[in-house]
Amino acid sequence: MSDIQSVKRAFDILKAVSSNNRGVSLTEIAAHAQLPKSTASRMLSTLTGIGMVERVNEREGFRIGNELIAMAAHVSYPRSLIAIAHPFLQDLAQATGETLTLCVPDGDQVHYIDQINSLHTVQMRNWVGYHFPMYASCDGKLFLAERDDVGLERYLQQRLQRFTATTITSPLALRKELKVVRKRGYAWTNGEYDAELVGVSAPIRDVDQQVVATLCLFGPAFRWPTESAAGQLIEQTCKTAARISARLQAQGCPTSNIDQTDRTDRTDRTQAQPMSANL
Amino acid sequence: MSDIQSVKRAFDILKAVSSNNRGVSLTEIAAHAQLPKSTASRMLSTLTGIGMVERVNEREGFRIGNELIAMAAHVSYPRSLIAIAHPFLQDLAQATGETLTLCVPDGDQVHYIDQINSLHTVQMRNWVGYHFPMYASCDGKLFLAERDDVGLERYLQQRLQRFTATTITSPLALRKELKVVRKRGYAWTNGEYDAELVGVSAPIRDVDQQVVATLCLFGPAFRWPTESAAGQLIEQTCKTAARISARLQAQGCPTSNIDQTDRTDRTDRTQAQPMSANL
DNA sequence: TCGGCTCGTTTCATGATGTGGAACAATGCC
DNA sequence: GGCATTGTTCCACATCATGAAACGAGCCGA
Repeated sequence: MSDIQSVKRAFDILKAVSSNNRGVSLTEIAAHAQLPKSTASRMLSTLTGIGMVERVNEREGFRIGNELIAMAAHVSYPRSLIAIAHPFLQDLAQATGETLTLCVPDGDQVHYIDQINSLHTVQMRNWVGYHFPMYASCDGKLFLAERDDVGLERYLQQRLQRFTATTITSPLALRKELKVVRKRGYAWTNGEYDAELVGVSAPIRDVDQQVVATLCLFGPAFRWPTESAAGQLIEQTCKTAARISARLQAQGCPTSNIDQTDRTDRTDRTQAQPMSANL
Repeated sequence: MSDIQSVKRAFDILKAVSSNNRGVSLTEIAAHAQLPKSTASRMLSTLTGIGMVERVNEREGFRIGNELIAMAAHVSYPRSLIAIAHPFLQDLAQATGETLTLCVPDGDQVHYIDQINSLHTVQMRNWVGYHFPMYASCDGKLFLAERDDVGLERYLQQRLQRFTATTITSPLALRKELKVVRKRGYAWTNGEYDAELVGVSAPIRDVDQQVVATLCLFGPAFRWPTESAAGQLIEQTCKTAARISARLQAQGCPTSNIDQTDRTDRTDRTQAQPMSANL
């Protein structure tokens, strides 16, 4: 019930430190956490001692330490994706009042991994944890739209089962639809899986511009606008997906080779140096 | 100087929690952190309150929370790579007593991002932060060996400058050497950049099997064995690189679609479900 | 070279705050 | 049904965290 003050404060400090990974000064941290410098100093010294925080360079400030990174690195994908994306979903849910889902591809299916419900009386079911075929959802269409000809051909070997009147069941029509999706950069669904469901989804891309997840904003057909009248919702969804992408890319992923943090004085070290052993 | 007890303890708890992301019970955590259950419970309740820890499912244990993930996610690559790989470098340095470096590609150069010095009197210079041409180092040869024909041809447009007697300066010889590297799965250097330097490097691969970094074990020529006599060192280096790869892959990267943590009961949810709105 | 400035660390008296044994619920299991 | 185990809450006690103030160390401009 009653929380431990010093522990809470330690994480306030840690949050202040993580706000900038170039190094934050004690004074800034203390101000940010609203603590006296002496307390902040003691906290930082403790955190540094256990490797949760480290000094950038003698007198240059503090940043997140290796131990903390290592601890968080034990958490596997896609939990880390959810953790990063969730606050953005919340913002959009707040702004639109509609239901939102986060979705990753899983083989030839889509897999819902996060959801925020609308505040409306009529709510959408919980999708988290469930799998669905790609061709009948806006999320799935985004993933399919990224496939090359070979991959798509292989996918189209299967029979496209009909769920509702609007389900796309012909390979030709699906190819045409994917062309539209590619051109627009988002996907719309008009009750292709469930007649009552209308929504839009936008792609989330990693450093390599691969679509690693999709963000979907949707609601009941009886209340939702048509695609042509939903400009506002579509734009907001795309914008939020772009923000999440940016956030993911800022973190970087192993395929990225860009180093923006550790050495800023790269140029004058770029070429060969004399090989004298120092020390 | 004097550390804050409760803060230190909080991180002991956190470490115990992070040891397993499926959920750890209070009793286990308390035992692991060597604390009375009451104290551990209070700690966990505090940590849960601020989102650093979360309950998996009512009575199923605790795991790392979103706030912690988000905090660590602010740290950008390659710092996260260093944090993960460093303990492995330490182990190998301990076992061999030789110098170790961690290296990432940066355009057509290699970039050293971490190093552990040997315990010998004659030490190697510090490479961290410096860039070097790829064709003259074992690390670089590993990256080049992964390039396709087009990429390699483009690389070979440049003149290969001679540094020592053993530097490979002919494109033909380099192609041949890369073939050997591909075949063996590791790269050896015999003073191609500096005559005094001999070593071996092994590839670190991400989920997509891309070589994202290399691990290099090296030392002074006057003391090091020849390649044919260095089987032990080569094997240890390759093994350590493989361990780091596994660690990276366990964490996963955005291009991975595998979900091993959140839903174990995937099979029975795999196909479509009735669309009744629950709640 | 000096004095004033800012930045981080250390000291120390004070009592607020964290502590852990024990009692208490709440499940699960024989 | 009773015993074992799990997590939460209580509460008296003193340990431990606290923050104002003093201290030391650079830095800069005069």
